[in-house]
Amino acid sequence: MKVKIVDVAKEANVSVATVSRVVNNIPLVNEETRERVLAAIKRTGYKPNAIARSLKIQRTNTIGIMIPDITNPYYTEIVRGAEDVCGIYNYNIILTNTDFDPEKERKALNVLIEKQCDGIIYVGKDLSEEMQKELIDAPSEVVLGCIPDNSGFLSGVLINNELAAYELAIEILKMGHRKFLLFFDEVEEGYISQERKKGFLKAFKEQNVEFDASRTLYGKLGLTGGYHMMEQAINSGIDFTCVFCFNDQIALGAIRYAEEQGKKIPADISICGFNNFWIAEWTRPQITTVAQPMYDIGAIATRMLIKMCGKEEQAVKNVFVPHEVIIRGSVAPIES
Amino acid sequence: MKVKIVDVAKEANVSVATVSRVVNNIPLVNEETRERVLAAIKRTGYKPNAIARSLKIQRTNTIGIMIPDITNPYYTEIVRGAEDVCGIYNYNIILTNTDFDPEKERKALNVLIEKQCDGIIYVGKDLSEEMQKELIDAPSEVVLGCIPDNSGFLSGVLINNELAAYELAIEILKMGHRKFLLFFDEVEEGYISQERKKGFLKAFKEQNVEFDASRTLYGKLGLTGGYHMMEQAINSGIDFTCVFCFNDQIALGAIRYAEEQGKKIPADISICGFNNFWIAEWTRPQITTVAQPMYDIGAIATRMLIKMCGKEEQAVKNVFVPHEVIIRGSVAPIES
DNA sequence: CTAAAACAGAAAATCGTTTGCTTTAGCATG
DNA sequence: CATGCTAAAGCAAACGATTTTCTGTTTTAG
Repeated sequence: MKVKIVDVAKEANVSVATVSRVVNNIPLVNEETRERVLAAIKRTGYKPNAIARSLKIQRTNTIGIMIPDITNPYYTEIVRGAEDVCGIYNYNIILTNTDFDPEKERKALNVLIEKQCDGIIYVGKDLSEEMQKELIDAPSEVVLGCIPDNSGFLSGVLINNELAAYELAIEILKMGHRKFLLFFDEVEEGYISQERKKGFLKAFKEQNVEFDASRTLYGKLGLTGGYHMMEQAINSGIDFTCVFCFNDQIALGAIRYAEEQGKKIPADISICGFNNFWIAEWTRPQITTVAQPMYDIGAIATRMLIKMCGKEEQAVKNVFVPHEVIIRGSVAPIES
Repeated sequence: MKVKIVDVAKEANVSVATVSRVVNNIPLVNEETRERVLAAIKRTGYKPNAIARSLKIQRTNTIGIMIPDITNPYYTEIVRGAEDVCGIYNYNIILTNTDFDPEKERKALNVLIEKQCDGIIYVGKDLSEEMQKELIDAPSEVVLGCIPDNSGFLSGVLINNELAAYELAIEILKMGHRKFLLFFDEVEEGYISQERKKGFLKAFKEQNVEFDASRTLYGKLGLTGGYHMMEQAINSGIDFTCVFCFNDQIALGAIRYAEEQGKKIPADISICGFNNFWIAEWTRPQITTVAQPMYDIGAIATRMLIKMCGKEEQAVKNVFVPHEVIIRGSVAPIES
């Protein structure tokens, strides 16, 4: 049988209250008694039951993370950041994968609420209206990762995607490129896609670069997606010297197909990724990209969340973390 | 205020017992009453408190995963496999990163036990005696990932590392290579390292290949580790035509350094990895490696665990899952 | 030397469920 | 008519902690 607090109390000849005080380091207990209790705990091998404790104190020291897919290195980093901060404050993480599936999201949120998570981190590329409503109504504190709150009721931690895309484009334009393609996420209307596109278009407009809808290709995220988009691009016969990809995996897939077709990267085609997934500097060519501090996003979101779970009311707000444009070998200036 | 079961009971004019029965789909309740209760639940927005429920029924439907580092794609896959199976059986996952640190491991295990996880999956490259003892004594069910149980009290899901290494070596030997180097994990005495080394040595011995201790280099896992080990190897002036790396990241780092020194891979040096991390087929050259079904290891371990949490006593045992040697461009036959 | 303060520890209520045991009521049976 | 049976629903005792309140014992001050 599992040993519980009364067993320890009997063993030490004190009441359960006293044992509880010792366990929770509350003063008001005689040193000699404390010793006796500690000895009894050691002897019996008592481990407090966190479930019972949580029921009583109405706190679980658990935060739930809703993330599209832990398998995506981009999201993995966020989780690691969150977990590390949790470790510091004695919290734990319940992980759920949502695969961008609204049904899975609803279910996951429900479970996290029922399991009484003190806080919830929602990570995604977008936030549907229904989900937003559910998150606002949730009894737990909520922080969004990678997307902003626009309701005034939640908080978000993210980079400025529009600015990041703009700055990347400007760098590339400086190199003389004028004919661009965008390899984007299937989910066109997603928040992140929209922002990035705005940034690219702003830069194009400023530099009088022609760009129309036919120059954006949509496909699956991931290497295969990038591979196929490049296939489509080359086969379509459209003229381009540089491609902006939604992420580094797509860029890598695109590079692969282009090279298979005998194109030289970056001599014939320049390619940019996004996110600075760690592999980006170990490929050949290395990938030009925009670094997002994923680890920090997870860490900061968690820190905010834990603070919100504490006493004081915390102001809700969007926190923008810095990005960084990283020029590497996958782009080259246009010879003129 | 959060709505609880008594509120629903009042709203529906029934006892809490009846509400509980409706919520848990227990028959014995009149259809008309059930309707009324369901309506009351909807009206009040009642969500059962899983913590209270767990305390009462002594089950949390939660399993804990202890994993070295979620950031390592190898381990990530395991978690995803576990999470997917959990979804099917209405379980959730508490994730902990242990970084191969015994202290973190102890702490994590303790928390998982205190939070009353029904089961625990321990993933690592090795199992210290103390940890083994703690796991055996744990009140939760335990399954090991990637390492076997040798106590008879636990279960494990893993590949046969010795055989895998042996088969890989045999393939390479067939190509005429005779001068090998091993790039291994710093933690020499780890179970997995030992097994793999046994496999390689067995193959070498069978084919009368000379091999001594000086031909194994130890370094950090990861790309940088591989990079430095290759640096060391080349600078040492030792003669070799093929390197077996402990994992694909090391192989990738090694390739990078070799190429920077003007070596052609695989023409000058053949390099093998291990694990078939997904990037392995997207690099140039693609990496010869041994595929471990990481996702399946997580999924199978979880399935076993959940079964063990059920009624019947489950036999403990080690389950060996199939591996696959994958020959790719990073190795080439020796010209003779 | 006594009253009051300070302190240790015990008792008991509570957190939100589940569930074994009753109760109730309607109906059939001997 | 008393009894038994069954279905439906309620009562109340857990589950294992925390914490408020209360009690009894020492100090301490006047």
